[in-house]
Amino acid sequence: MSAIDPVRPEAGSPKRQLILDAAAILFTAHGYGAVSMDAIARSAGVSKATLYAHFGSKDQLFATIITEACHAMFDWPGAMSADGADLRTALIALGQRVLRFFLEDGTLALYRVVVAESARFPELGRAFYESGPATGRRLLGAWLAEQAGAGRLRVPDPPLAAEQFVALLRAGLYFRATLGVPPAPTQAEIDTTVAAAVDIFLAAYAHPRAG
Amino acid sequence: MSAIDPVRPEAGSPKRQLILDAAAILFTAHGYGAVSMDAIARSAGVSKATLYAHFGSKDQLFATIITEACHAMFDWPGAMSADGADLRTALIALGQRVLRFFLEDGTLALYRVVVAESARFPELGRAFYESGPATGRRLLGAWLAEQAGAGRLRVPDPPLAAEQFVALLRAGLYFRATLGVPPAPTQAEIDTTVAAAVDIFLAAYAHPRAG
DNA sequence: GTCTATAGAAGGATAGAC
DNA sequence: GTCTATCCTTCTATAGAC
Repeated sequence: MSAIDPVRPEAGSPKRQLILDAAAILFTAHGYGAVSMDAIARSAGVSKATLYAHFGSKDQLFATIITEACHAMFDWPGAMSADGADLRTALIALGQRVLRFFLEDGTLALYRVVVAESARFPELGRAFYESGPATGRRLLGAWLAEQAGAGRLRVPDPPLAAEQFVALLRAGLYFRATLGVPPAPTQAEIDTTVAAAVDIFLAAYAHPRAG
Repeated sequence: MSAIDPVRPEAGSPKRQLILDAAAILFTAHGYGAVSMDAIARSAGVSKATLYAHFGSKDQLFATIITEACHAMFDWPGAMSADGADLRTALIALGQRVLRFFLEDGTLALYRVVVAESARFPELGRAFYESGPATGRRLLGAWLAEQAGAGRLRVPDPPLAAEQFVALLRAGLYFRATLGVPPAPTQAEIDTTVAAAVDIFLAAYAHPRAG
C-alpha cells in the first residue's frame, strides 16, 4: 500500500516527518505566501537542502501538506454518532459536535488557507470539499434517511436536508469566526444557534405523527 | 465630507484613480502575496515611485483597496426590495438575487482575499463583516419583522431568522463555488436551492393563519 | 507629481563536500 | 541524506533629476 501512495515517506525518514510537522503548522497558521522555505527549514531543524531533497518545490510541499491535512482533519463518523435518545436530543448533540468542530482554531485555519489558495491549487479545493462537505452530506444524509425509515422524520431529499441542517448550524457565528471578528463565539451562543437550527429543521422535517 | 474621509483622494488626481482601479483588480484576482508593486504600477501605467507617493506602502494600499471594495460591493437595498406579490414569491425573488450575488465571480474573489488576509489585516474582516453579513441581517431582519407585523409571518427573533434564511441559501452550492470545485453552479441548481430554502423557512415561520 | 535607476533585503532553488 | 555556502531572481522601497 505504501508503495503506491506517493505521499507517505515509506515511514522511514525521521527528518521528513519533522519537515511535515513544521510545515503543516506554519502553512496553516500563516498561509502560503507568508511562509518561506527558510522558516520551515529553521523550524524543522534541518537544512534547506534536505527540505528540497524530500520535496521538489515549495508548491509541492504545500500541496502535499494541505491535502493530507484535509483528509486527516475530518472525523465524521465520530461526529455523526447520535443514537439512543429522542430525535431532538440526538440532533442537538450532533449539531453541538459539528458546530464546535467548525469553530476550532485548527479547522478555521485550514479552511482559510484552502479558500485562499484554491484558485492556484485546485486540488486543495477538491480535497477539502470531498473530505469535508461532501462526506458530511453523505453521512448525515444516510443518518437522516435512517430516521425517516424509522418514521421519525419525513425527508424527501436526505442529502439536501443534510446540507440544510449544516448550513443552519453556520448561521450567525460562523462568518464572525471565519473572518476573525471579535468577540469570539461563546458556548451560550453555540447553544442558541444549535437549538435554533434544530427547531427550524424539525418544524420543516419532523414527521407529523411523531411529537 | 471628503475632507474627513482619509480614503478619497480629493477626487482630483487622475493617476491615483488609475492606481486604485488596477490594484483592486489585481488584488482581488490574485491575493496579496501574489501581486507585486511592479505589477500594479505596470498595469496602472505609472511608475512605482508615483505609486509610493500616493500610498505609503503595499500594506496600506492593500488595506485601502479591499476595505473600500467591501463597502462598495454590497448593494443590499436593491437586493432587499421584495414587495407586491405574495410572501413565497417575494422570498423566492429575494433569495434568487442574494444567492446569485453570492456566486458572482467578484463577490467570491473578494471573499477569498478577505478570508485569506483577515488574520494579518483585522480591519478587513471587520469591514467585510459589517458591510456584508451584519448589514444584510439588519435589513432582512427588518423586512421580516415588517412581514410579521402584517400577519404573514410569525418570527420571534427577526435577525436570527434573517441569518437562517441566508444560511439556507448557502446550502449546497456555496462551498463548491467558494472552493472553486467544478462543476460551476447552474441556474437550475440555484432555482432548486432557493426553492428548498424558502420551503423550509416558511414551514418554520409562516403564520398558521396565512396560507 | 512623476519619472528612471537602483539600493538593500529576502526568497526559491542548487552545487559540492561529506 | 544531510550539511554549508551561494547563486539568481524578485520584491519593497527610495534617491535624485525634472
